[in-house]
Amino acid sequence: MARRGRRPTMVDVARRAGVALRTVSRVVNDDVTVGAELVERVRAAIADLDYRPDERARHLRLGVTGTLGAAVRQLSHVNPVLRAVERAARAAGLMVLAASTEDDEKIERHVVESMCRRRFDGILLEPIGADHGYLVPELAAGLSLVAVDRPVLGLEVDCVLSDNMAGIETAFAHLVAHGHQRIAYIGDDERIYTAQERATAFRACVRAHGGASAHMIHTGPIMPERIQAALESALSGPDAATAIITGNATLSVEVVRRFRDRTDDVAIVGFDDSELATLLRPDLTVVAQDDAAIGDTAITMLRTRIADPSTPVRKVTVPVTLRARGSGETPPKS
Amino acid sequence: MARRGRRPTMVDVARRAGVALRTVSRVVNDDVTVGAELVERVRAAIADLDYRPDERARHLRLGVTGTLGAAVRQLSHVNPVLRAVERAARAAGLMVLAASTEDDEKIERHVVESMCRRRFDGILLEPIGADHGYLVPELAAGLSLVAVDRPVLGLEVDCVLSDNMAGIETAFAHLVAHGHQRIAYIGDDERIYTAQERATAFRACVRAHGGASAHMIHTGPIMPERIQAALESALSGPDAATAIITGNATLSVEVVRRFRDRTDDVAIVGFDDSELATLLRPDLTVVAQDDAAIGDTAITMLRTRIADPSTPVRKVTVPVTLRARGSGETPPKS
DNA sequence: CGGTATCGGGATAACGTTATCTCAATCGGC
DNA sequence: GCCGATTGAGATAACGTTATCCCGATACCG
Repeated sequence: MARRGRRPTMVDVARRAGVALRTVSRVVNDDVTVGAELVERVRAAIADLDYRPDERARHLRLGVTGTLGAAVRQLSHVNPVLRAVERAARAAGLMVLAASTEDDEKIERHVVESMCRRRFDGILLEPIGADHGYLVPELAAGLSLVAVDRPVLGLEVDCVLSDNMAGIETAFAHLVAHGHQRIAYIGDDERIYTAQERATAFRACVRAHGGASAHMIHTGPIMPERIQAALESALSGPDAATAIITGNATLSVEVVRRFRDRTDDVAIVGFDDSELATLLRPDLTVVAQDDAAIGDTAITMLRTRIADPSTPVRKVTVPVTLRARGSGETPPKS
Repeated sequence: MARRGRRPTMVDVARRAGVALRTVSRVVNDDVTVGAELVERVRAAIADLDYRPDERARHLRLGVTGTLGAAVRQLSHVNPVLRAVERAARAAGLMVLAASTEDDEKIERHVVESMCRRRFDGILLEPIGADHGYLVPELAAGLSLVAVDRPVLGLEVDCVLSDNMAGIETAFAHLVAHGHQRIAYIGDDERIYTAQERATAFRACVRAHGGASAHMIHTGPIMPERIQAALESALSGPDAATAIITGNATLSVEVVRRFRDRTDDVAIVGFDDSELATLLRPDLTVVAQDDAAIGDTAITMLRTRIADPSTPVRKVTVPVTLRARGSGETPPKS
């Protein structure tokens, strides 16, 4: 059929069907102004040659690519939002192509710029780092971009975030309702936006609750020794914590790992749901993000912006849910 | 600078720099035959206008896109191979764009065909289902494709697989070496290639070992009730199993979940390593795939085929490693 | 000083589509 | 039976690049 090395083009199809190039285009695009007999001839030629339209040329001519880019922190990690994103995009007839930024500013920039040069219709970005200046000219040139999970600091860009503050407040209130007075927080590096927001919310809770203890809040990069030390600090002394809130799924794992062999009756509420939550004893109570809503919202916002770039910038906060499973309902031991 | 709505093109840059279109192209592509002064003028114009080359046009003209597609089962799941793939591709100056097939034959086909129409230089595919006939014309037209994790059944296509058989043999021998005589296997749906291969390997081990018990091997779609029943069957009666091999990471989770509250001293070896493995007590002994090697190999094979499509088809098997962590070293209880 | 390498850079033609314009043929109406 | 409207389909010009060709100017050599 097709000879190896070069794919057939519309010209080849037209020649074979004995029609004009333009007619092939019309058939391919289901233009109704082509006679039934010609349509048949062209279809046959397409099948004979295994013709496949070249989207590069289509997109160049059309101006749009029907493609959205997703620049996420790590493709190899679990990312439930991405599933919702792909679903919603497919329903809209758009293709999502994803790439990792590897939590590296250089790579993020490279990925986003590559997508821009490929003229993707829009980009979903989980922004990292502080300096997103490279985005300015792209946005000025008409790039449609929606930030997910974190905002693009310093730039007026659409974003969809989880309600981190409410999540921490909910967790805190839940523990208080179960009788806890001394609650500790183990969080991630506060240079990360979400970590910073959650830690801040926790501090506000402590203040509002009247309590205050320096050894009750520990944030910083995730390292086993640091977490070990933080737990030691929080759980020792006369005013030891009776409950712990962890700042994200990775920290939940690390903290739970430390508790594996202990029998302390410490209550735990984790931020972010995960597969691990129902593996533990008792099951882990978590504050869960609404992945589906985040993904759907992100795609909706992106499509809106693509359709009308003059749409006012929106910052949407998606509610979180507390899922009580046992670990957060343990009463204080003392 | 750039006026909103239309991105500047080479023509705009050329006009601004007062040079010919071709000269801008030369500067962009670092052609040495351009005088230093002109290079400067062109560079300035590019900066002024925030010019970004349109890769659609470049790719169309060049014939290649410098892009590899990765069609994986689920982007939202953990997929360590993908990280190695992205790394290796980046090192080679190629961009990897990934999309989910959602374990759905229809979607797989749609994704692969979309990548073909976009004229990606090559595709990495985790094939699902049985019928990959749609690939035949694409391959004939020169598509470079490498199957990962599973082969494309019925088609002569490059593939890189884990050594499933050796993995099961290693796990089995490990348990035998620790004194186990009655070993059970809980596996996934045998319509899945890897599940079928692992189950077959297990059956061979049982035969070679002289043992044989129908209630020792249970495969089928992953459903909690089925797994519960399988465990009941394997662990009851006078010839109850003293050790279990699980067929993949998901099954390890499900099985371990059942054991959470029991105190049976059953040894467990899981197929696939995961974050969960070191959360348990004792830590889970696993047969781990070499994700980095799989990813690197896949990219190397794909690049080789792209460079020379007449390269003979290769099927590479990557060794697996047993990671003894405790759960697989438990002696038989009786 | 004339002829020929050498070099820098411009005109023009692809790459494979789609959109605009044009035109021939058919049809209906008075 | 003639004219305007309608329909089907071809010629041609973009889209934004890169590659081929070519030409003018300088440099070098005999």
